[in-house]
Amino acid sequence: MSANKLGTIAFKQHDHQVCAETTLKNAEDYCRIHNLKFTSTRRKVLELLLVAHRALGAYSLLDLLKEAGFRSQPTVAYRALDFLVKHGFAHKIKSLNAFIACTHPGLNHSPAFMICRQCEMVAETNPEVPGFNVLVDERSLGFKVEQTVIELQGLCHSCTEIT
Amino acid sequence: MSANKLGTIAFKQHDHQVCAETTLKNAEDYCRIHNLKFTSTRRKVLELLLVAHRALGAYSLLDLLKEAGFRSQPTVAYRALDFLVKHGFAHKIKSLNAFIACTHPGLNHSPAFMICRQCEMVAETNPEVPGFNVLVDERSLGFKVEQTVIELQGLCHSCTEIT
DNA sequence: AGCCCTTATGCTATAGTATTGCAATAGGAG
DNA sequence: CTCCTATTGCAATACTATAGCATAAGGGCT
Repeated sequence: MSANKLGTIAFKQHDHQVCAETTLKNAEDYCRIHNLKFTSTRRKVLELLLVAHRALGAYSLLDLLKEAGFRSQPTVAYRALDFLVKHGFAHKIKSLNAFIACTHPGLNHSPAFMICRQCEMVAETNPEVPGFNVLVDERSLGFKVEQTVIELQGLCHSCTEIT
Repeated sequence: MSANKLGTIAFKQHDHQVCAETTLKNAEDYCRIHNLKFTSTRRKVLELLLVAHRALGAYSLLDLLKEAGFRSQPTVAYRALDFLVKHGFAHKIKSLNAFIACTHPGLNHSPAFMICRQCEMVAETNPEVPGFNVLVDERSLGFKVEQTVIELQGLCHSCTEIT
């Protein structure tokens, strides 16, 4: 349970089960406050993403849903994922065509992801993590940025040590 | 043919045909020097991307190939695209599942793309374009970056003016 | 309660994107 | 001219995602 000396907060070891429960509770609260329906499918999908603690393809998710007794048509997963992504509980990783639970939901953010090619871990940077910064000057760029997709591929700290 | 006052180099108006021919010539030279086979399919795919001057899906490309008398199985397009991407003549835009000719091939670069949601223009930033910078400190991030996917979505200068 | 409206779900089909495997072929190196 | 490697031909299939329409569930209103 101790943190890696040089690891980011996102790569720290921790109890996924506790982490999942807390995040689910927060999501519930958020939905109650904002009048969103946190239905059982949506809850289950978020739970599966949280417990998996890595990026899952829609169809892997679908298999897990099936095992858990839910229907297994693609729309089931995609609709739930749309909801979760739209409201910031999850993100889509375009490089992987996969989805991951948001590690700090509720905050406004344009996330960046670090994707380890070896262990497949995906970590979301957050504003408190130093070492990463994107500077955009829209005026000199001549482009008004509305959304960003930033995905860094490489090796996480643990996998770098092993190699 | 004049540049927008605030536009990036990539959004400048220019003659696509000339631009395409020059780039094709350069690609030919590059392949000759590096002992790569710039076969007719590969050449045609690059040409199509250059002339289109925007991101094309693999299957759109396939239609164009067909029109040009090439076979139209997916593998034809994907193999050529793999080659072009591998050697830096084209890039894949993950946000769009589409491919675009590289606007400054040959240079080592981790490109970033600006994607206009209105006119669908895709511009590749290059080191000479000010206003965009990604700062990564691998040590404090605890992550060794090997590749980056950076795609900015929004409105290009022209489309901003119209709105 | 009963009604209306909006959102979510069930269900089927289909669209869109990409890869695998193996046989045949071509072009350069020796 | 033979060997080797990279490319192509071809067929099948895997993987990812959406469309369209009918039904149902839940919240607000009278």
